Amino acid sequence: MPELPEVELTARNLRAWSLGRVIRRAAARPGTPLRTLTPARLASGLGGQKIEAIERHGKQLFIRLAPSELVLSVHLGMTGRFVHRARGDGVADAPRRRSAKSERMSWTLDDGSVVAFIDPRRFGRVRLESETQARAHPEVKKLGPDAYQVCHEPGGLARVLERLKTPIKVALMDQRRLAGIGNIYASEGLFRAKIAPSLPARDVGKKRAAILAKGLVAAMDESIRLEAGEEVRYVEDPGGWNHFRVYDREGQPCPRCRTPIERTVQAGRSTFFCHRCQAG
DNA sequence: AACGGAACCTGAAAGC
DNA sequence: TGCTTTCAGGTTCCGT
Repeated sequence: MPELPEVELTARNLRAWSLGRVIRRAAARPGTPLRTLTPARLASGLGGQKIEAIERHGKQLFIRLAPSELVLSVHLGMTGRFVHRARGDGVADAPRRRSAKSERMSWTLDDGSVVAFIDPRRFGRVRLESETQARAHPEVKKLGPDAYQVCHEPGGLARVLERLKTPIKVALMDQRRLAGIGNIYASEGLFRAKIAPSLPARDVGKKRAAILAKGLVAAMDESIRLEAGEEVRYVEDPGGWNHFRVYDREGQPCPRCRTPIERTVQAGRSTFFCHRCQAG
């Protein structure tokens, strides 16, 4: 599922495909993930618009259009993804047929290529709104600072975590405090920093918070490097390859000490960790 | 404020 | 084999 690194790669791909290009036409299916945004409004709102900028905050994507100054706000949810089809892609194109059922919207660019949004489980969300509306939307307004930025500021993560008695794993995933970390990178960052997922966030302390910030950045950077490509792959994709150190590796040996990786549930989510390495 | 749990969805995987 | 159940997870919402 997409977390900060996957959304960042999506933003980079969208820029490479479409920055500065004009949308010739757009189409969509009614209902989720577009919800109240009707296909007609999407089509009229995107047609003729130039893609001015593509930004990311946490897991949220913003596609800025001109001259309308409208913003297409996109959250990938669990299974959302953008794909690109070059002009003249064959009709017999197999991947295209397979994804046809879950295609929720698409647009054709001025070079004839097509950008499509695929979302099988329909947990994604798409809105077309003004800049002001985009920023004021509860889903965006509630977001904390971007996790990647916070982890690069000295003392940044420590400030986010101080005074929180909630378990560190749960605190890291709270988008109101830190935007972008989800279930996978919370587990991976804690493993790299050798911190027990159940430790109250306020007990992490400044020194270990700095180590944790480094661990999170390292885990995210590694994914950005390994998962880069025209189609961003998620771990659970068919044929997808789990490059993570502990995520979804219950029972497998810890890459550091060979102790079997354990799985627990925190706030309704799977946590993977090494009991021996992450004792404190 | 903070937490737990259900709901939203569908497909893959496991169970029968 | 084929039908049914379970599970996964980002986020919101509801209730305690």
